[in-house]
Amino acid sequence: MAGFVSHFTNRLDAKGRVSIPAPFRSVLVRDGFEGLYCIASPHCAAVDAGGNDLLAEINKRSEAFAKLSPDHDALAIALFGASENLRIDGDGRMTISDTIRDHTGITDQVTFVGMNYKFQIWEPEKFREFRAEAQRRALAMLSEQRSASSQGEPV
Amino acid sequence: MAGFVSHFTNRLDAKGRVSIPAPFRSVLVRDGFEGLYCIASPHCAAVDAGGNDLLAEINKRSEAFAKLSPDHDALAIALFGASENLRIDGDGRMTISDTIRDHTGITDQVTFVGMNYKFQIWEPEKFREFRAEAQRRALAMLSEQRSASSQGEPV
DNA sequence: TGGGTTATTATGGGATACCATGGGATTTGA
DNA sequence: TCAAATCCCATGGTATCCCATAATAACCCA
Repeated sequence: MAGFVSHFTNRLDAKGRVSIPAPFRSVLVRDGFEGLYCIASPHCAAVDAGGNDLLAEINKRSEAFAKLSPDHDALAIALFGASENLRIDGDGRMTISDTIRDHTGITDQVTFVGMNYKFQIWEPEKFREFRAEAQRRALAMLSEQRSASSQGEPV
Repeated sequence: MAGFVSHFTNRLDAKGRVSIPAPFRSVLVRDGFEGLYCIASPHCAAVDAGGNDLLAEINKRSEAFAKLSPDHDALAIALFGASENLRIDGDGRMTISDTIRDHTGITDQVTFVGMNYKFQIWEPEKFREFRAEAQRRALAMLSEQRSASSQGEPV
């Protein structure tokens, strides 16, 4: 199934609302999740967002440990305590909560980045930096692969 | 289905009451439990709270030991002796008992932390400290999971 | 192909409902 | 009988609903 692809930047209004890109909305409708499941990424200044697919992924992670154990508690606090179940209004908008603001540095604009089974929410400038860095790393990895394969097996 | 998610901090009033976050209340309604089941966490300065889902987990724990055995009795006392069945008033508030005060150090504010099948009740400052530690542990646990699984998915 | 028409989308703002909180009044229980 | 718990109502702030509008994209028919 086609998931979240491409990226969009929309403006926040005076009430802290922002339109979720229409293509993303139709994916969410197909997914069937009521609202929008959001979780602060532990790796970067972005928020992961999605529906049942994302939630299933998170549940899978936490189910690896027995409930009521210290390990499970720690993981549950890091995962579910950092999550939010946002609502989408009749016009396809979400409200950026203070939690998301703090974690992303969003002020007046939001960049939505499709990542197939989920999408990410970024402060536009931070996303540009992150993408530049990611591309730099990807290039380095590729050239490393190429030099390794030149003296050995094909990739 | 999404359970208790996100975290909220509310004020205690002069009578020792505090509003249970509305999203948590609607989860409790779905769960069908009358009131709020509370039990002091053995791992940390927090109180576990929830409905039938939490109660089921605790029962599962104690049933792992044969009934009438000394182990079972000890566990039953530890689990059920330390628990309370609080009631929720018409406005969705609970009263913080002295037992909970002693165990958590709560004075004038309460942080509610969603953990899917249950939520925890914390003194706000203690929660911040614990969460920082929990995030470190969770990151380590998650990266271990990912390297263990044959093909890691992108996060 | 092209020009006009209709849908869709992002954004703005007013009105309303909900929620956290405070406090008085009433009941319960020791 | 007194204190504590419970019920009930009031209120300010916030989030949600609903409708309007401009810009863009899709469509249709000649």
